[in-house]
Amino acid sequence: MQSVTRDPWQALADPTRRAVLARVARGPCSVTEIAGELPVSRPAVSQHLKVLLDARLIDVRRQGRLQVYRPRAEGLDVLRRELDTFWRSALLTFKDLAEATYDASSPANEEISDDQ
Amino acid sequence: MQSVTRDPWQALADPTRRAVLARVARGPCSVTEIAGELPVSRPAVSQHLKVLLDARLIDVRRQGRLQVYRPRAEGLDVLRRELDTFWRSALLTFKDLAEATYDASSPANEEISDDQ
DNA sequence: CTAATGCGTAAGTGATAACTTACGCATTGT
DNA sequence: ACAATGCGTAAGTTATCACTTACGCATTAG
Repeated sequence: MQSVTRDPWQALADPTRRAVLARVARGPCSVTEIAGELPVSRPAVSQHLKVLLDARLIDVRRQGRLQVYRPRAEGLDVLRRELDTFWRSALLTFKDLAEATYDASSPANEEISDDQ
Repeated sequence: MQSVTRDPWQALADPTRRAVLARVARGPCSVTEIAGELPVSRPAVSQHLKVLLDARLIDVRRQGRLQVYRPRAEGLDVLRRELDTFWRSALLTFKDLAEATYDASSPANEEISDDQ
């Protein structure tokens, strides 16, 4: 069982895996317990947990015959910060765009088709 | 050119696509411009932009002959909030664990004493 | 008009992902 | 010891992904 460092973003890409993480985040639990609450097999959950482990998003400790998984706040915080970087730089761009409405050098159409 | 609603988490899973988003977040730009800064072809960037569009993480407006892409703060904020939910519930679990065990121990391979 | 620019998309390909069943190992109870 | 429980992993299959090249459409310049 090698512990390859894995991209946490990729770990969160799969919906089932997010459900697994959500369950773990809600409270310590075992593999079988999670599998009982999800429409996938136990080995599938095991594989998802391995990915989450490699992404440093959860931890595991043996507790008697059970393997108990629990969330890892640090890992989640890394993602929070990264996302915040995106968000902040996006906000700056927004701000610049708002201020740059001065730019009247272009005759181009100002329509923008947007959703709802 | 259908605009399928797409999972923003999945959109962030690919490193190249995150680079594209980072570039867009840094400031409005065109497809060709992005492709010039990344080691992939222009069509590849186009496809990545489509995914980001479907995930509501960016917007696009025509400006003369160019298609100018810009970040979409709302989309990023959705992710921020979702991630915060994970984080908060993880913190709660952490807190409960700390109170329940009194053991300020750390990462993965820790031996635990059965308190029965 | 024609030519050039900028871009989206179709088509094809190799790699990876997510899932299943089957199996084997470790720990616990009798 | 043996049986049962809990779990990880190997093997195999199917679907999806990221990328490429080739093509076609729309807008603008001359």
